[in-house]
Amino acid sequence: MELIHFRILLALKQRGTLNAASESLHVTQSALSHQMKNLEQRLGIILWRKQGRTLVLTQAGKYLSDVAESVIATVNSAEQHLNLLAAGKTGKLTIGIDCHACYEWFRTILQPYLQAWPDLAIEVTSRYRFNSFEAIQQYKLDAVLTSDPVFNGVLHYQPLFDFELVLIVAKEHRLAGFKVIEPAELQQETILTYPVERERLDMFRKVLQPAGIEPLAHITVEETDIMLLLVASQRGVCLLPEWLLADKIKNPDVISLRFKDLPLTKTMYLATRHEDVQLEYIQWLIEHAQSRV
Amino acid sequence: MELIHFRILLALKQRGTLNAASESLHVTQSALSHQMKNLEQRLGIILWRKQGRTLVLTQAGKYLSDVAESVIATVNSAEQHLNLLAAGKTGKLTIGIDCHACYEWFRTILQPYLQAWPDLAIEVTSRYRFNSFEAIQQYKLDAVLTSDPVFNGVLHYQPLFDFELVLIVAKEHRLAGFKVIEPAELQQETILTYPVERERLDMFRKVLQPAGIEPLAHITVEETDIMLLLVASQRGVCLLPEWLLADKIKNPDVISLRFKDLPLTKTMYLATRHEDVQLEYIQWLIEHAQSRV
DNA sequence: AGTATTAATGACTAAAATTCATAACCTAGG
DNA sequence: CCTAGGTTATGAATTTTAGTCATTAATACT
Repeated sequence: MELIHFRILLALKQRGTLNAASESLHVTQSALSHQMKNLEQRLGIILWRKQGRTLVLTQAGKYLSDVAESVIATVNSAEQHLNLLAAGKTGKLTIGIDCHACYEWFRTILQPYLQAWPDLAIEVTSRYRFNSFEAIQQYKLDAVLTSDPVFNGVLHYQPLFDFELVLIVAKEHRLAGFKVIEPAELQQETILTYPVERERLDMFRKVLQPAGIEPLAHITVEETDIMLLLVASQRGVCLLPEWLLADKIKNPDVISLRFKDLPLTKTMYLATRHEDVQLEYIQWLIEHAQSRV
Repeated sequence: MELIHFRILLALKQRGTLNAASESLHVTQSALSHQMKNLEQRLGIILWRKQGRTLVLTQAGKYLSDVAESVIATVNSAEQHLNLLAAGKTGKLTIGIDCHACYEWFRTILQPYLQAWPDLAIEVTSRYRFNSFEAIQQYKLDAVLTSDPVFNGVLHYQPLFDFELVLIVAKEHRLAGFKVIEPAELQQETILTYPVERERLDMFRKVLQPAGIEPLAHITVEETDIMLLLVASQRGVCLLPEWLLADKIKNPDVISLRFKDLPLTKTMYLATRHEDVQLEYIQWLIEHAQSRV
């Protein structure tokens, strides 16, 4: 059984005669007759009978017509959907979030994004955090928000915006008065970070380790809100993007500091497959990310 | 888009590699590759990508695979159903009832019939009562219970059983004592019949009109139970199959009479298309009808 | 009765799918 | 590091399939 048979049965149902059906399908009536005859022989069952000069569907024919209607509808809708996919009008965007801070930023843009692309199925996941590179190639992810790019040509990294990492301390903290500080000051501090290996934490990678400093203690915290709360109550200090603090004005009990001669400037990237860069809903993300910060 | 593409995507999903899929489909791997390439070009969208030595479905490919799964499942189940239909193991039997009495008889056999053929969709209708002949030819009906056959070779008429029409009167009726009666006696009676034209009523066609008699009154009644009730309370007399009375022993207040020299013997037929006579569920009906009466 | 319309059929042709042979590439294992 | 074995892609040749054309047969309609 092939789609052509379903198409014929459907056209016959809609148009009444095989002649009319052949017109719909842009072939001769003869072709339809041959095709169905062939199917009947293979199935060993009669689908219609010539009654006078019109066709009457048998029970089996009626049944198959009904199946045809649903199958062809499914196929047509799939074809339509593929056209939209090809045109980038719709799709599914599974976006991976590589770091906690990225997630914080993405939250600020998610609402307008959902509104702008009502037909786009958006899925956000941190599942592939440490192998998002492979996940994109295997189409398990479509995009990744990251500030630690791996430029090797396999993926497209689109810079979204630059930001600075700042040290967050409580207002009453002993360092709060300083304009700039030295990494060495952190030796007596408890460091708060997200629960990630040290090699992936800028606090260790770029601040403490280069200065050869081991802090007093290292405590991991899942949630940014809680981290800020702990900082405010003098339980430790942490390194966060400055814009994150701007958003969290509900926390007036902390301030930010910069390190002397240590520019902690990073760039947020959106990583995608090269083929997807031009998709409209990817471009939207890029443009709005750039204009927003 | 054709079923072959769905079949390929499904086989690929199930077997993992195109080589394995080609084995499932009993063609070469080359054929699958060509087919899908062709589809991709026509759709203008890529469905998979070669990653290392294995294939990775793109978003569109994943989507189409899912569609494939459901479409192929539908088609397979349709094919299976058609096989059962061809073998007469299942089907839909729309049975037309030509006369009220036929309906009464059919009710007695319906219950065991439903039990014997749990997968057969049985529909009973009186919609085509006066053109069941055409309805069968147009596959709107599959069988008709009738005691007024039209033997012209177009339909197959299977005799089920013979029965006699008897006059039903109240026990206290003035005719109740008679062994046999003359049609002329009915001149003073009210005649009860189903609401059908006189030409189709045996009471008029075979009893009254041949004797040239017009009864006192003619009242039509829809329901057999009510008709018997009216007879019992002396509101009239009626002509019914004798077996119908046997079933209605709840009505002990009526008795049956026969006409002198007027054998009102009829035969109940099951009319079908010639091609359907051998269907198992039709044969069941025939056999059980014959053994039952 | 004659004409127009319907579907079926058989021979022929055009188109499409499949195979074969091979290239290009990748992975795993000595 | 290179080879053996496995993957998909590709181009040309071949086979298969589908479609057309011309015609028949049956049947409505006028």
